[in-house]
Amino acid sequence: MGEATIRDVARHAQVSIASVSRALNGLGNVRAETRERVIAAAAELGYVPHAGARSLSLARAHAIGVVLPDLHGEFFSEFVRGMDREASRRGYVMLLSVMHDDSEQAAVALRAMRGRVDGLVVMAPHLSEGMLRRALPTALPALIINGPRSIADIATVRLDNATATEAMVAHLVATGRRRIVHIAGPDGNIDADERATAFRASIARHLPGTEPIVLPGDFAEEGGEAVARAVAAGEIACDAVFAANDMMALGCLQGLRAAGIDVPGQVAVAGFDDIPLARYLGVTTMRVRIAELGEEAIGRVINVLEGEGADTRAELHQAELVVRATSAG
Amino acid sequence: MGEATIRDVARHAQVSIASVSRALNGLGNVRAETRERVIAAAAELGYVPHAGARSLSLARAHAIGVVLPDLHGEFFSEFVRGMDREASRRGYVMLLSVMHDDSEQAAVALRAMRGRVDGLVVMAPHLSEGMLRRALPTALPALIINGPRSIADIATVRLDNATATEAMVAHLVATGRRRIVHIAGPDGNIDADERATAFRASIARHLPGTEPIVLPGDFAEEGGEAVARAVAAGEIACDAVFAANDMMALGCLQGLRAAGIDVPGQVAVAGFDDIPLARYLGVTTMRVRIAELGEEAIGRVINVLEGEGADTRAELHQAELVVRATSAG
DNA sequence: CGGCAAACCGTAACCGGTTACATGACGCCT
DNA sequence: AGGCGTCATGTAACCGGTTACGGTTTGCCG
Repeated sequence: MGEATIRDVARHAQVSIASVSRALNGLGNVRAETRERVIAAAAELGYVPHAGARSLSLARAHAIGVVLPDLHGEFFSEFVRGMDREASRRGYVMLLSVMHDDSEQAAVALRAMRGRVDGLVVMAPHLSEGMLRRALPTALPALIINGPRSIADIATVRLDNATATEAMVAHLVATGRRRIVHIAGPDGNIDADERATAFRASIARHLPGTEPIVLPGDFAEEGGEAVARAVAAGEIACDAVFAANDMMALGCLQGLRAAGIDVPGQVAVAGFDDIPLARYLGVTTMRVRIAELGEEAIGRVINVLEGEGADTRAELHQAELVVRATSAG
Repeated sequence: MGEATIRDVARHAQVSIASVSRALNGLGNVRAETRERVIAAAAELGYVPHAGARSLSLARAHAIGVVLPDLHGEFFSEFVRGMDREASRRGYVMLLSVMHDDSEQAAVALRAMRGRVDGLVVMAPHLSEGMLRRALPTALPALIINGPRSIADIATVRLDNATATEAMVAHLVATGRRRIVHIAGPDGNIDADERATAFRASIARHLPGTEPIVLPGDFAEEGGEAVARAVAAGEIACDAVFAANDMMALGCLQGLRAAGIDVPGQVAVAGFDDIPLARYLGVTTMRVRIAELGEEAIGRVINVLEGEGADTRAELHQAELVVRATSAG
């Protein structure tokens, strides 16, 4: 019952399997008449080459393994979409594995990919460098997204959190805000840490003498709402809230408005990521072109696969300031 | 430079490749001492079996192919998460392909999976039955999510849109709403169509004599906002809006409140899906346990793979009414 | 100590492709 | 007509595993 194999096609077209392979792969040295007979036979049998066998003999799977952490909805889907787009455009297939922040799972997931993929894209905002090095198979080109910045010999793409944070603080200060609060992301998350650090530096630069206020958060709406409650209760005096991501900014915005606080009149709100809802609700934010980031990651891996040149660049992906209603005026 | 193969391990442990295979796979007939030597050698060389070769000789790839349409963020990520969870729990890996509603792409994506996967999960809210049958490889067990309801011989999971819609209309009527507007999803989308049809039927049942009002939408916020504008402008008289998904409900809610219309005082708003933001913003909706749906899909495919029994069940996934602030009182 | 069964292990075939090399057919030239 | 080059085609080895089968060792028994 199994699908037709190359041998079936050969028998059906009365030629050898070598000729079938040559004909179907467009190798020149096949008589036109033979090629047609082979193609006809293949069509009739509904023959589709067995990718597993193919990859074994070619030592090329035409597949890229992707390991992602538990990402937020919008971010996850956009990223995967971007990767898939680039992969399928270039004739590759995508093996996806989601790890649930347990670092052991990363190793298992990567192990399972040996012999199935030609390269790897790993997003690891919480994995240590040692973990990563141990888990990554040495023979496969890999690209790390938002990994530890200490890695210098592996291709990476990271967000330029410092520049982005600086841009946002500059914007808030330029529009008259003087007491800016930052809601940080979860501890240990690289983006969160970089944004918090950059926030302190930017405040020191733009508002010297001001003590930077950084509150804990967790990248979820609840974190933003908690801050909104504190502000409404008068526990925190501020005229702007800059959350480390949009979800928290949305939560905060919602909370502030529910408490009758005017945004942006009394307090400005800004986020990070530019998820569709931020656009829709008019939240000022730093736009990260997530799909593009995914495309680029996959593209670079395929490039080293096909161009042979090793890639150890550490690219910084720039975010873009998007000013909307929550920080206008 | 390539990774160590079974032959390297065999040489290193001074045994034959057959013994290495037996030792590492836990086949009984290996002397304890030999097994240890093999395991030590494998560990020392960092040997990981080549999954491609393994799947070729076993005729088992331990991989499931997944083809999804362009889904909304929350839905997409939850669904993939659920599938991945079940797959990795059972030792499978997931090959993901996103098709951008062009039906030709579905065929290409499925073709590319031949010889890489043991089974398929296809989500096809817009593919015709003929398309599907032509594109699906006959030799692989497949499960279709939200496909055409006419398919009877292939395993399917579909949302019970009729029951869910009925529950929502019943709730709105029970809380005193009499002029209920439905915002439909995109034409040709199976869920959208089923919900619209069920809406008309439910209105006829609960409010006989009332003409059901169904407005066009596209599953995006903008659609909901457009309806809100129409309501605000007095073009539509209603006391409840039931959108075919949460994104439109959110857009509508936002638009109504921006126009100064009291929700739920003057107009109730309800959606469908229960995305996290609906929960957060307090929108009444039908909860679809998306991750569970993904788990179940993958699980059923693996079941037929391991249990041999064909699966042609057409399962209906029940949604659950979640009453929140936008329809309270 | 010889014989026999059981346990262990190695050889080789196989999974489904690709491709180096050998073979055979053909045309062309001298 | 004989020799040679060219082109089409077939044969067989290989990719990295698994496993049927047969040979060798081991242990136990009489």
